[in-house]
Amino acid sequence: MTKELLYHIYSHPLIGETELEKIIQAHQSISFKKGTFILKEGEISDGYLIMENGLMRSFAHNYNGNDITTDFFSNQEIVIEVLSLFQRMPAGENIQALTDCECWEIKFDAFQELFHSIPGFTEWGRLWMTNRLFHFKQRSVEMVTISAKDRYLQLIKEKPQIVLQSPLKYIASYLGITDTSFSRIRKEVSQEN
Amino acid sequence: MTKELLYHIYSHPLIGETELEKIIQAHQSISFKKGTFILKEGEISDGYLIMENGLMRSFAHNYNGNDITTDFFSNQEIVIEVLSLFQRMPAGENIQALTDCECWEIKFDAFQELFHSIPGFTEWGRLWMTNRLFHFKQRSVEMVTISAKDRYLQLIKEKPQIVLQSPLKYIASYLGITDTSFSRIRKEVSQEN
DNA sequence: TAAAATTCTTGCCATAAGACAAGTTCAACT
DNA sequence: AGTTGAACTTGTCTTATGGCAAGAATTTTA
Repeated sequence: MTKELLYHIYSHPLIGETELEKIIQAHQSISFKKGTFILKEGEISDGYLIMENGLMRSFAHNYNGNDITTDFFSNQEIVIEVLSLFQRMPAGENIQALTDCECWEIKFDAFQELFHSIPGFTEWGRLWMTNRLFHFKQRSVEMVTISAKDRYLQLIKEKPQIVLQSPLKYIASYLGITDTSFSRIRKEVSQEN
Repeated sequence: MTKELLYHIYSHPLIGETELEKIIQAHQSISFKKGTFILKEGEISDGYLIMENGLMRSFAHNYNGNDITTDFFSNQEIVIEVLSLFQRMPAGENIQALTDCECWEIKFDAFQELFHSIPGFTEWGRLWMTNRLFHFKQRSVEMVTISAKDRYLQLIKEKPQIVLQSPLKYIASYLGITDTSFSRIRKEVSQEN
């Protein structure tokens, strides 16, 4: 496994070549077996991952103890629990590998040092945060303005890997519906084609 | 109007006294009449506000043109369209004053200079982003796991100013329901007390 | 202060999604 | 390979919320 993906992830107009090398060298290859927990509720996150290959999900528990998938992480995405990592507080969520995964890992201390010493990396970080913020803001609107069926169709279009690799019940809770309703929606969709 | 609020907003263990002064001096007092648009869809945001007194809302348009309130900004909160400000792109949302408002404004260029020259301010910014990210992530989950009525009760508890100062239809769309349903929920809630 | 416009409420009926329970299929583990 | 348990589907009924339209209340404007 080469570090090619990392060059892609961290490419940014304000990050020069030497700096980019420095950032990339702070990453180590690491892999996880299907089912492994990368982070458990209550632990303090100590770094983040970049997914080379595989699928993970994050999930929390709602007031009656049901587990709710809050996000999926697939190829080329950053696997992170922002609040726990940056505020050094116990995680409110779990992160779990849904398939065998190959990743690149960077530890908090190394990240922190680079973040504060490379201005372009600070910008890169803020850019990433900005995009995530937008994503979740949009999601919070769409969860009520779009029907569950349309959210499912949108997921199929935007992240087909998830629909192919994840157990359905996790997708259901990610879409904000029960697995029963999801099963009916899937039936309906399949009959339309 | 003194700058006391600003000392509170920007207080952070890694921001020293001199630096704090520098940050605060970059802010100017500004006020808006009820109804004013602070930002319109398509414009590029050029700074952000800190609300001393008043209420604003941000809103977008969904696929059939209805306006959807995505957020409220009340006292001591930061009024900002993150994506437009930091990515220098046309805003996807509008921001509008719902009451007369007194604010502090800081322009993008001044912010940017401080953000990159004061490490504690960089941390402060990341901290703020982290909190916002958490807020929207949580909101996206709650929009489907909690009933509209409970979301309303939660809003009353957490941000009573909004319920007191905003037209009901804006609250309805913020809660993700029609004004018709909201009216019924309000009736129900009032009859319980 | 009257008229107009907007906001809010209410009634009636439609629909999406949930709750619960019984099957069925699939995967994991001796 | 057979057993156990988990994941998924289906049926029936209930419930929360939406759509539309009419009316009441409030705010804005002339």
